[in-house]
Amino acid sequence: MNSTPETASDLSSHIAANIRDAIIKGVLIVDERLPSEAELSAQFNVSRATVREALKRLAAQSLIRTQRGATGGAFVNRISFEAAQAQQITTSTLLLSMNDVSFETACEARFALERACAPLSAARRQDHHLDAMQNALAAQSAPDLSDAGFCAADVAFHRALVDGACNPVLSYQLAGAVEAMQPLMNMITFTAWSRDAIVARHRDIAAAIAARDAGAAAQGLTLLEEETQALARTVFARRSKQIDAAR
Amino acid sequence: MNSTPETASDLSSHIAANIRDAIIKGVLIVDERLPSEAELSAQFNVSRATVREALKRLAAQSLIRTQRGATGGAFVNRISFEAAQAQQITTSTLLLSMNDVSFETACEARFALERACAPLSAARRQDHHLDAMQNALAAQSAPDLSDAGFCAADVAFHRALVDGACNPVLSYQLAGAVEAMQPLMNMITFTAWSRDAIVARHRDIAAAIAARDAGAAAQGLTLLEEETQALARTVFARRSKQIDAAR
DNA sequence: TGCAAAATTAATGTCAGACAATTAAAGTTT
DNA sequence: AAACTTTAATTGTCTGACATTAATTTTGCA
Repeated sequence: MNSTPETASDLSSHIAANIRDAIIKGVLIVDERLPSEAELSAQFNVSRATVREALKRLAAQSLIRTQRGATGGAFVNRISFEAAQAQQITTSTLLLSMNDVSFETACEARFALERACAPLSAARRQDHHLDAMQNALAAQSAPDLSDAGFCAADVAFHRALVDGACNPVLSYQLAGAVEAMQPLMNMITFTAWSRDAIVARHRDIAAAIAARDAGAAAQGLTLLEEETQALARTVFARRSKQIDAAR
Repeated sequence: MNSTPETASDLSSHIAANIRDAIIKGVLIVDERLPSEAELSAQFNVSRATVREALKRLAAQSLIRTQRGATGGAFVNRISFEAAQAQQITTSTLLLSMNDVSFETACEARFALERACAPLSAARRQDHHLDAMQNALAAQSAPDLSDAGFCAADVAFHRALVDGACNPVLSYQLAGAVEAMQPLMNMITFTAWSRDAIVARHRDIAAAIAARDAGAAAQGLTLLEEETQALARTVFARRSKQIDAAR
């Protein structure tokens, strides 16, 4: 039930945990104003500086917002999907880059999750989702596109696919998986040939979603995963061979 | 590329964003020590209190840890899967409870994601995953079990299923979806009959995973989803009828 | 010399008080 | 009634001090 262990002996951690629990348990409801910093410092019997450090911790998690002025103060924030997504992307990205997660593992997770969206997306996608996919496809086919640009368009394509499921919870959960892959994808140098192969798969997937064919969409994703994994293997193998040769 | 917009005019937000970007871009690497608070306050030309508020923001996101003493300071943290999961669960739970996400939407997302894990789990599960599932099943079958206890065992079962995929990225991503459902599930009063139905489905799923039968596992999850959705509909319908009657 | 105790030092954690900046509301003037 | 001014409440920032912690250095003594 506890959000975070937070066994730290800091006063500011303790106070932050205290307020956080009140928010989670619903003692403090959305848009409710917290006591002023002066009142909190009296309640917890600490200085205002300590209270402020606690409040900054909560603000960093988007749990509260603060406003200056006569009627200002700290208010319980309604966490938006957008803010939650942004946080999740930051955390996921760092998690992958700091923990030596293999390309293979991350890629597998991402495609497994995307396949879960495919049937829903095929059933519910709207025209603007198809448009977003086509735009991403067009961007990926542009000549003289940088690898980073190619990856960015790739992310846009897959996010449109996920959003097509019209389930905000799903979009939120997938955002981290899709976006966090980008830095790993950026490590790959895409040849013109491999780009064409990826775009061809994307075209198939987009067509399947447009045709509301869930099976074909899932199969397209499976093929794309296989090709992506194979591409990554060759790129990494060539790279390690070069390193060996340089010795 | 930006982690969070962070357009706030606070100095402490600005400084936190500055350091966060340095961590994300790899300018500051894991376990590297940041300059002391005094040095940072000189670099950014602000007071030590302001620097401290910025550091607390980063600490709240597990981006740094601090140590007291002569060789102490703030160090870039290696974000662990565990810490990231804990954060994600907090955020997901609040997101669902604060944004009137329907039971239906959350449930759909959760089962879609779990079905994505089923084939991998069937292929890779180890004995201890099966044991964990059996333990959860036994717990759910216990007489005189509270609804909360039933839900807790439910979460344990599904987490074991997900962990069976042996993909830490997948486990991390799913943790939020599975755990955040618990408060919503807790709103349901389970009859003895509905508990039996759920346990029966779980038994089927566990057997399918044990037999490495991916298709059966996925089908079991689909059936479980349908029954859960139907159960929720009847519970909520009865409840709103009672409210009408009370007028 | 060797080692334990004590002092030093450098860092974070906390406090107190002050002032600046901002904002809404109350009061005043035209 | 409208426009302006004042007031009050609150967060944002600064300064300086002291407490606490923990590694390092020095000292004292066997």
